[in-house]
Amino acid sequence: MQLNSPQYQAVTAPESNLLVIAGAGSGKTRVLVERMAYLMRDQGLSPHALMAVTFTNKAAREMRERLEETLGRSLHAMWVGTFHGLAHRFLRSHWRDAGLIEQFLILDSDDQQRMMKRIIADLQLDDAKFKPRAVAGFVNGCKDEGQRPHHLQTGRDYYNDTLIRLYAEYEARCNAQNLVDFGELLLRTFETLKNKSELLRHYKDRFSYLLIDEFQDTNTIQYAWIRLLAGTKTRVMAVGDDDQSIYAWRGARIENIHRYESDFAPVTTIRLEQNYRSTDVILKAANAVIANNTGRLGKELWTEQSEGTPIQLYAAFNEQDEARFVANRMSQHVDHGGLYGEQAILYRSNAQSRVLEDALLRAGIPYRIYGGQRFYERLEIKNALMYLRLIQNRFDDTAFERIINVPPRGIGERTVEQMRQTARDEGKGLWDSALQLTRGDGLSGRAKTAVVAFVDLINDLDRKATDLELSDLARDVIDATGLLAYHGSEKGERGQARVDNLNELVSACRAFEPEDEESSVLLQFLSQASLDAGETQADPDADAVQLMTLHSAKGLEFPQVFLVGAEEELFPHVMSLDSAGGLEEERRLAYVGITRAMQHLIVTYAETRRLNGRDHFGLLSRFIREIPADCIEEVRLESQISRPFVSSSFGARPVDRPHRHPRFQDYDDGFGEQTGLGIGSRVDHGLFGEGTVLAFEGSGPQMKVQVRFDDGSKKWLVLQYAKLVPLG
DNA sequence: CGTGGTTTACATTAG
DNA sequence: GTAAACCACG
Repeated sequence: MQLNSPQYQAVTAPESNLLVIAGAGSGKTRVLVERMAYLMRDQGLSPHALMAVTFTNKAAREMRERLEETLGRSLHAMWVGTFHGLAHRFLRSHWRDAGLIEQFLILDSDDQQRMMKRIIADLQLDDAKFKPRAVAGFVNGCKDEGQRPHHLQTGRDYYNDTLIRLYAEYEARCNAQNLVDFGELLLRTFETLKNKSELLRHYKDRFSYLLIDEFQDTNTIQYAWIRLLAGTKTRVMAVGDDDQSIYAWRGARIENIHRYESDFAPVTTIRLEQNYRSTDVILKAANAVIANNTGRLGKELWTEQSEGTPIQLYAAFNEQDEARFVANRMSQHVDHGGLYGEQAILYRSNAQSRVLEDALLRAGIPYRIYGGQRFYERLEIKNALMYLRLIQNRFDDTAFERIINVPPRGIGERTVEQMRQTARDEGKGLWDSALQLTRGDGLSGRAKTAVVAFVDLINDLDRKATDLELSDLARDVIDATGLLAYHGSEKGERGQARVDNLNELVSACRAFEPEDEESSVLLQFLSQASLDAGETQADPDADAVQLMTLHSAKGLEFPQVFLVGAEEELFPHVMSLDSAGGLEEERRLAYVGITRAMQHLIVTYAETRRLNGRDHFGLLSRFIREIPADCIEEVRLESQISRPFVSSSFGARPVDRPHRHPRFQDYDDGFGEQTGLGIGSRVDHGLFGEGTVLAFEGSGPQMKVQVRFDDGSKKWLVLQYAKLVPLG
């Protein structure tokens, strides 16, 4: 396919910094790849002189593959990756300049919170006032902004001062334990480049071109990084779309796009607004939704494609019904000659995947889940990894604490506390403290034996580690530590699942290909496990439907997309409702979701959904209500006419509804008015007492209503006879 | 003192 | 629904 005019302009632009405002589906990745190919092929730049940054591993992989395909050569040594991946690569090569120890490991957010919790306890602070999660968030926020504890202003109030104190203590412990968290990867890289002028010069000389994808998602420190590296000689191509900025919650600064135009002046700005992905209906819907946001750079996607089929909207009873509906439709697509792989289910939060998975399994549909409970974050895998970490780095107290008594080996809280005390008194790590305690007589006989056994276990494994294949070491670890037996004995299917996962870990070790010969394979594997979610577990070539969050769907496209859980409080998520900014970010997420679809978009929502163990009565998401009525078609299943009471979902909030859907309006004025009842209404029944309306069925005089009474019983009642009295 | 069973608090999005 | 916190027991 030929490049269109702005695409061609972007690919072949002469020496100047570029800003490409690229709408969804406008061929952005293609432009990036073609631009790189152009620079190498026509301008004679070496792959060595380019650096390309993306935000997800998936996107980085795809970019590298497409580039290799275009150029017909391997680009192994080229710097293509995520900010975090490249920072990690930098720190591995320059650990000395960065003030690190060669063996440093990466601390993920789970470990980070664990450590913070420990610190809060050690400093005898109230963990209700200083929630580990929130404090970790504070630290991450500071690092995103490039702030160390000493940059922060103290003396304002106790809370703030304590946060800073916690940050400082956290930093001290990370250093002592040779651990680097995600934010630290970026900040440390930035500081090292800034402070070591010869290093900076080296990289500035090396790179003559920087390409940054998803520029709207860069945070302060990433932006500073680019500025530093670019200097005056290096050219930069920034590609982004302000309407797809969905990472403000982790420090992304949408303003970076605006700042770029002045900081990197002169900048040539190119807009890609022609969409090659979606049908006209889908684009119309997306444009209408995003138009409700304020302060946009302004951009309207258009296409030459035909209108296409309307967006379908299905109102499900509950999440099971929703999942079944989706599974059915997916099967139908395949029955009609389509592929599983052409379809994706997108949801707001990972927790939604469970029910969907269930339905797909039942329907015999092959699927693949991205993200979510990441492979390397599963409890049993984490345990195994922690053993490997301790073998690699004896200073890793976080790993030590996690596995010291997993599986139970007779080292209880009391003994561990003794180790912590010794560690504090002597200013050393838990491992050294344990060693010291086994030599003295501070421990009881039983505890001492157990600690000695643990120390020997780790040392033995370490000794063997040097001449074992990684996978054999992993096998050894899960066997010798008793982890496999321990998790295997967990009751129910869970035990088997955990054993399977542990075996899967051994396979992952076997399949692992180290990048370089320099550092140990174990070290490389552990780093990769922290940076990569382990999404490669399933066979990527298999024809399977894909499940993922809206966030991880960015940059992807599918002929048929199911956008599920389109309910208020789920999407937009409750947590984002209290701020205008939060809501607009959710809307951009909706925009991202809608624009993933090429041919067919199917939106579903559930009238009842179990959320956090409670029944939740959802209203249709405002984002779907913002779609023009003529783009949407409601789906009704022939077999059941289940929802005469759309009023409960559509009509309850007439406010902020820019586009009122005529059909929805009908329902408002229909049955809802007559009975005054809707899903979730409280009612009183003469015999059964008070209850909550769960569902309706049928219409007219035959209409039945399902009520769950407060004694827990559920009953279907014919409305006409039941004499329900609405309450409240 | 350590272990196992039981209760209770807690829940986005991601590298 | 899960994992940490809690509590009674050996």
